[in-house]
Parts: sequence; structure tokens; C-alpha cells
Amino acid sequence: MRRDIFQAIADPTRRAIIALIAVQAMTPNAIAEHFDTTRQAISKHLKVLTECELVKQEHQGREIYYQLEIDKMKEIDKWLEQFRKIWESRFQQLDQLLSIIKKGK
Amino acid sequence: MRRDIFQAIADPTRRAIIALIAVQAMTPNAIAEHFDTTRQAISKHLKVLTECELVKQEHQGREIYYQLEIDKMKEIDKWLEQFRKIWESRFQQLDQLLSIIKKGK
DNA sequence: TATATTTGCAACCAGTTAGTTGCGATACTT
DNA sequence: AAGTATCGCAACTAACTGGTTGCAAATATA
Repeated sequence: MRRDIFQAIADPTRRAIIALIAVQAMTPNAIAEHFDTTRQAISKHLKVLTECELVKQEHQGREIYYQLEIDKMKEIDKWLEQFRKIWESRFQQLDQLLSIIKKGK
Repeated sequence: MRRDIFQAIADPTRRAIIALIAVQAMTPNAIAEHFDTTRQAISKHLKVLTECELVKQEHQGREIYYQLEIDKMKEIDKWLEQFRKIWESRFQQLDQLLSIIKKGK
């Protein structure tokens, strides 16, 4: 099964999980308590997140702490870069236009 | 049907379409020429992109030019903000650690 | 007016997804 | 050793997705 980070963040529950464990690592049960669904459903989401390496496990006895791989999030940031360039250049153009208008006055 | 921007960018073809029309507005036919699929498939992707307001149409005779709503992309950037804070603070911590080690020498 | 081009919409299909239930493995606790 | 808690895996289901084909509407051209 193909997994990529964009597919991983497409699901709102998964985005919520990411935001949760970004603060601190948590076990599946602890995560599931924050949602209105079964532990197994959360477990499945964690599997998807693990497959695309957005999350890593840390075994501690019978508990497994899931932690966000924050570096992986930078991939989205990297993809956004091309568009950031565009909206910044448009802002600059607007800025220049405004200063031209100002000078004209 | 619920549409949100994260679901829209989950599909690689849609991401490619977005990158294409970010440069300049294009008609469905012109876009479809860049892909190895039918015009109708592209049309469906454009519909999804339109539904979540990532794209706007500009009618010109019988042709419809699709243009990227670059501002909508900022929503992704906004969502990333919370994580950017985390990775920047971790980088700072690493930076401080390195300078402490340096001083110790 | 007849014809061709551009496009969107509806119906359909195969594959995927998110969710549930049931079960077995592992690790603590008494 | 027996019981309990944490967890992943497999099977199943309903809903959704991306894709195709066919068709109708609107605009341009002969």
C-alpha cells in the first residue's frame, strides 16, 4: 500500500492525533480517550502514520508511546515553498504599487 | 459532500494540477494534455478543487480558465505554524546545547 | 442553419478507506 | 500460576474515490 504524508494528513482525525502527540508522546489508549471512537480505529490511524514515517514508536513494557517525527512535517513545508514564493512576490508587487501611488500623491 | 483543502491536496494528480495553474490560468483541455488520463478525470479533479475554493473559474467564450486561489494555500501554511514553532524551538535547544558544549571545552 | 469544439453532469465500476468486532500475543499484577 | 491490561492483526462492512463512458448545453465556425 502506497502511503504518503499528504494522504496521511487528509483525515481530520489523523491531523488531530498529530497535533496531540506533537506536544508529548502518548499511548494508543491515551490517544483514544480524546476521541469519540474505538481504540482500534485509532490504532489503524497510527498504523497509517507509522507507515509513512510521520510517527515513531517507543516500547515501554506493554505500553507503546507514539511520538511525532516532527522532521517529516517539513516535507509539507518544502512543498509549500513554491507557492510561498508566488504569494510573497504578489505581495511585493502590491507593495510596489502602493508606494507608486503614494509617490504620485 | 464534505471537502477540505487537506483532502484536495491528498491526490498527487491534483497537486500537479495546482502546481501547473499556479504559474498561469489554464483550460481543462490544456491541463489534461499534461497528464496521461482523460479530460473527464481532470474535470472531476477541477470540480473537487473548485468545491474547496482552491481554484476559481474565469469564463471566456466557451472556454473556462482555471486559476489557483493562492490565498487558500495559506491555510495549509497556517496549520503548519503550530509544528513550525515546535521544530524551531527544538533547533534552538540544540543550538543552546552546542554552545554549552563549546564553552565547556 | 448545420457542424465542430469545449465543457459539465450523470451513471456506472473497481479499488480504497475508515470503522467495527473478535481474537490472540505480550507484559504486568496479585 | 491465574487474572488483567495493552496492544496489533484479520475479517467484515458501508461509504467514498478516481476513473471511464455517454450525453446534453453552450459557443464558435462553415
